[in-house]
Amino acid sequence: MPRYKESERQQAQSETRQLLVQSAIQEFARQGYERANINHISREAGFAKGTIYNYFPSKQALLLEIIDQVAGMHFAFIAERVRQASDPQQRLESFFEAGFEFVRQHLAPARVMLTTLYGSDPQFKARMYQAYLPTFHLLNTEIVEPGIAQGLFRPVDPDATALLLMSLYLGTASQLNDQGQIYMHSALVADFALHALQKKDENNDELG
Amino acid sequence: MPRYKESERQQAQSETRQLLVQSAIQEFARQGYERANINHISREAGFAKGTIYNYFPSKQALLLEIIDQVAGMHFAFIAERVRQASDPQQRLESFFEAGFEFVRQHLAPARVMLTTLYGSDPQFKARMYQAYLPTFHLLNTEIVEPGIAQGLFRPVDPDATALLLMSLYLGTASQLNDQGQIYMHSALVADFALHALQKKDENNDELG
Amino acid sequence: MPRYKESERQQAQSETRQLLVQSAIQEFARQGYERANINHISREAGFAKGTIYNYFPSKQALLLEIIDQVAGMHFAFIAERVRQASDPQQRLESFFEAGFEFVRQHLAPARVMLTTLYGSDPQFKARMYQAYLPTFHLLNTEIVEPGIAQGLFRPVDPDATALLLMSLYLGTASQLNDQGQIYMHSALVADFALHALQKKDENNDELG
Amino acid sequence: MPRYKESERQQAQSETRQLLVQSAIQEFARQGYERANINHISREAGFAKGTIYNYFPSKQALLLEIIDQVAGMHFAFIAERVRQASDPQQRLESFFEAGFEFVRQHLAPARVMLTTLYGSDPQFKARMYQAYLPTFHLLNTEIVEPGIAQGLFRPVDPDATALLLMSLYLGTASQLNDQGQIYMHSALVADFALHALQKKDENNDELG
DNA sequence: TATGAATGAGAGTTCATTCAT
DNA sequence: AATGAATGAACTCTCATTCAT
Repeated sequence: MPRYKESERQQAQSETRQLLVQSAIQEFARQGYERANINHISREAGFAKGTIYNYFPSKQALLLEIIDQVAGMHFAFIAERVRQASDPQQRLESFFEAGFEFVRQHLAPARVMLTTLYGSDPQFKARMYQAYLPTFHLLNTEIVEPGIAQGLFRPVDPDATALLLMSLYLGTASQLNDQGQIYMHSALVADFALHALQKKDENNDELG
Repeated sequence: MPRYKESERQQAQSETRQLLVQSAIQEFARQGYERANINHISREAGFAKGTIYNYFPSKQALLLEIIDQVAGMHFAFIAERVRQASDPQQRLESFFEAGFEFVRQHLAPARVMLTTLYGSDPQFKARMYQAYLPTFHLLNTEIVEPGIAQGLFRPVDPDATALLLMSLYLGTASQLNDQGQIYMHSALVADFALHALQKKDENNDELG
Repeated sequence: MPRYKESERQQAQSETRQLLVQSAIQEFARQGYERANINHISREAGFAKGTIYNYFPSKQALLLEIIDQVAGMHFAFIAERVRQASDPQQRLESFFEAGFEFVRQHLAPARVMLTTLYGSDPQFKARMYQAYLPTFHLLNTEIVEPGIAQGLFRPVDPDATALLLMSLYLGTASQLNDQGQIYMHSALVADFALHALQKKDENNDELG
Repeated sequence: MPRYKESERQQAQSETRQLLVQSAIQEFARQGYERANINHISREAGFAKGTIYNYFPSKQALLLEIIDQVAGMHFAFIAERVRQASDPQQRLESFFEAGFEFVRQHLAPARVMLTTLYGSDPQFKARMYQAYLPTFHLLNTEIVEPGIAQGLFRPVDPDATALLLMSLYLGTASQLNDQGQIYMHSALVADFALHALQKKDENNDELG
């Protein structure tokens, strides 16, 4: 039987929670999960050290929540851009463009995702795979398969290719220079991928 | 990497050192650097806790040594295979084939390298980049540039392409299934890369 | 223990108080004082965390209140039954019977009392001794002394014997089986105590 | 392959271990298990706080070890004295005498045992029961049963009686005065128990 | 009166590292 | 060179208590 409007409560709850999540993302990005100090996270967010445990039962749970949140944002960001194009080739370009743009705009969250994905904790990796299934599915069913169906892409295995494109994206987007900026340009990577998938001229096939 | 003549005493020391390094690789691969227990490492190698400090001044130094050793092996393994071919296209295929083979044969060392490369410690990452410069250089000067010069590859930026190929290799080779085996097949990735780089609109006499 | 007239407001307060006390008894019985969580207590009673501090200044004060309340009930329960008999021997039997019955009917409160009594906090133990003085006094002046005076019991030291009977009661009543039920039967303990105190070498006209 | 004599090593090991156990007994006796500070224990024993974890994996394990050690000593102390007598009646007297003597000589360990036995942690209680089985067995098979067999004791249930005597012993021995000394005299308790068990004069039985 | 977010002292535990032997 | 007991900083997590609303 709360005295104050439930909405205000939840609003405040949610704000604190998000402050903590943001703080945690910064810390995880800077230090990695193991070295991240959960007390610092709470303090950096402007709270006492114990406060974070009012919102997350453990450091582990905190990272799991971050994985879900960031993967959700990541997918939404990419899917929105990809779906603006109808042509599979343009969609592939948009995929890399939006993907790189996301990393550029959200360096810390992206770093957390990448170190987690390539890290050594099986639990976190499993959650990552699960959280990125929609993105994987997008690549597969909205880019690669239509491209093949429309005769624009070589008849590759869609599943394997989607995974390969995902690996290419993550592998290249995770190369940062000394200033922590992405090293490669999305256009280059997209160009690489397009050439890899495009059919040759009809009258000049590979074994012709 | 050069080895100078060693007295038997140094030889023996070297053997202990290698036992410790091997043990550390297993532990780092299983637990990741932060969670790895340096006392376990020494014990698993058959020595007491303190012994490891007779060989390595710190846990950090141990990983740095591993990075150098494994990168050296990794490069030697790949370079030897790549140089058996003279054709840039076959060399590219050999690059992926040998690369995947190395990971398959040396899963633990490979895992250590990958988690370190994508990890969050700048010191270790810097050492990784340095240690993989020869491999990068191999790709650049012995595969991509000759391929372009011979008119087999599109006129891409060799540096950027070498980095991209490296990212593609590492990104795909680090996808492991539940049994810890590589998910993708090197032929598929090599095929992808070859199509990405090949000229399209001229007579393709690859198999001519 | 007297209750003065209370306004309805006080009545309501008293009800909340009792809900909290009941909840606390359950928690203390289950977890012990130290592990008991005062926030859980308040929540289990149907209130928010902070509410309990409107009624009790501290966790400590809460236990002290419980000691007083339960000891009062405990004494009342036993005294009422004991005094129904006039014969010291029957009174002794009633003492054990009622005592065991109380524990059986109020397992949680009884457990709190026993763990507190045998626990290590001097403050709580002192309060326990004080709270059980009436019971001790009952044993002494209404059972043991009359029994001796009437020549039914051996001429033992009443004080020491009262303490001994009390210890016997508490010691046996606190033996619980796996289902948390009392292990021993009151009749057996009462029988033991009766034989211990009865005169042996005279005509025993208990049932005569 | 230790360099120094194994015996010296184990000797030192064992000494440190016992110092820690002694320190822990003092702390547990004073504060109770929950409030006991494991870092204090190590420091009070003259070591750094981490040292205790070289010997005991957890606070829990430390108490379990103490239970076993003290119960063993307790049993040995009592059994040795009890077995010096052959007469069941004298054995019963010796049981209480030795029992009280043990508590008097080892107040801290005894307090730990009693608070654990009457405490609220099921794991510790289970270990206590197990650790005191030999003592219980001694009472049962070397005092009560022979006493009944020899016609000295009433034909009581030996199991229940052994448990009752144990409860009587522990219940009375745990009553300490303000100076932390045992309140009751063993002779009084032994006398009580003897009268409780002794057969009446043959020609004057209870219902005669 | 009731609420529950916030606090921060404090605890158990881990483990890289040191060093006397 | 090898040992392993000892160290103590550091970390995660708990929870009694406070207090503005």
